[in-house]
Amino acid sequence: MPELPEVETVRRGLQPVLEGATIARVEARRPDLRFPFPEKFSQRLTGKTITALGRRAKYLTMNLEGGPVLICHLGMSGSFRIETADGSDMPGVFQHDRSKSSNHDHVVFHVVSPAGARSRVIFNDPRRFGFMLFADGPVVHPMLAGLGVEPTGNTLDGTLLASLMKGRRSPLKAALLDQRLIAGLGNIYVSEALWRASLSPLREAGTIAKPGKKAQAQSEHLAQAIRSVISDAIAAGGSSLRDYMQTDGSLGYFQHAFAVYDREGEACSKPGCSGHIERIVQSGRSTFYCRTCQR
DNA sequence: ACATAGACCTGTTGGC
DNA sequence: TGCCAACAGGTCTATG
Repeated sequence: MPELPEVETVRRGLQPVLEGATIARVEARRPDLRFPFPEKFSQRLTGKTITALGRRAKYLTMNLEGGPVLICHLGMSGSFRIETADGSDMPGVFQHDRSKSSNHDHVVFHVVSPAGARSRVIFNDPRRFGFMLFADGPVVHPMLAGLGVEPTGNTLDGTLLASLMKGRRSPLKAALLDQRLIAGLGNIYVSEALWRASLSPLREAGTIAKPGKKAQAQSEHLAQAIRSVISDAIAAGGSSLRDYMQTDGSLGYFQHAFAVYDREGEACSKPGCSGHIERIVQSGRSTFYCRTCQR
């Protein structure tokens, strides 16, 4: 489920429960997810206080007092949910129907707030493409070392985007999915951003970085489209397609704002455009776009 | 450098 | 209704 907006939504949901809390116990209910759990996984977490819950691209980072940083990736189907230890209601905390998914609860963090309130933070991941790793001290974990610029804030402007795309022969879509260039975009938001910028996913990436005003306007438009689609999606609590996503069990609602993703055959909603949305496959993954207005 | 395909997993969906 | 193929928000690896 998670691209950057979904991971950020998860982070915001977990933050009030985790930041400042102490980990009383951790259960890893199987030896691995995508990778084996690190050596002494639960021992290294037990007794630690969580000083900060952060995010880099699609990775969650949990800073532990005097200890390592826990890095979590949600893969395709990972999610977190919060439960109170005694199962009773807690204001704002949704009790999930566990009948369907509890067999994929792979990690349980038992935490205690500074005020003494006990909660469980449960990681569920049917497909097990997610993973958890430690990064020690100030050393950036190799997994995060090569990541590109965040598409949040105002860092990614037309000039920077053009420099990233310059000379690239690959399709624009592939370049935008490359986490070494821009970190956090995934299959949904790339399609959405390209539609907003009226640019074809098939176009050679380097063409928006050619000399001249036309390419300059295109790279500016695309940078703006990427920033706006990401910030709109975060504001909507992300997109919920097949799973619950937010930690309290509620759904994100950005999927209702999709212009192209999973809208094959529908009329293009761009004012004045008479085209329709097509689905094509690029490097094995679906791309949705309107060939009439995206050039 | 880059493109593509396959791999990792399970669950859901759509067509017959 | 039932079965099976196709597909799903990611990313690492191998191969050309």
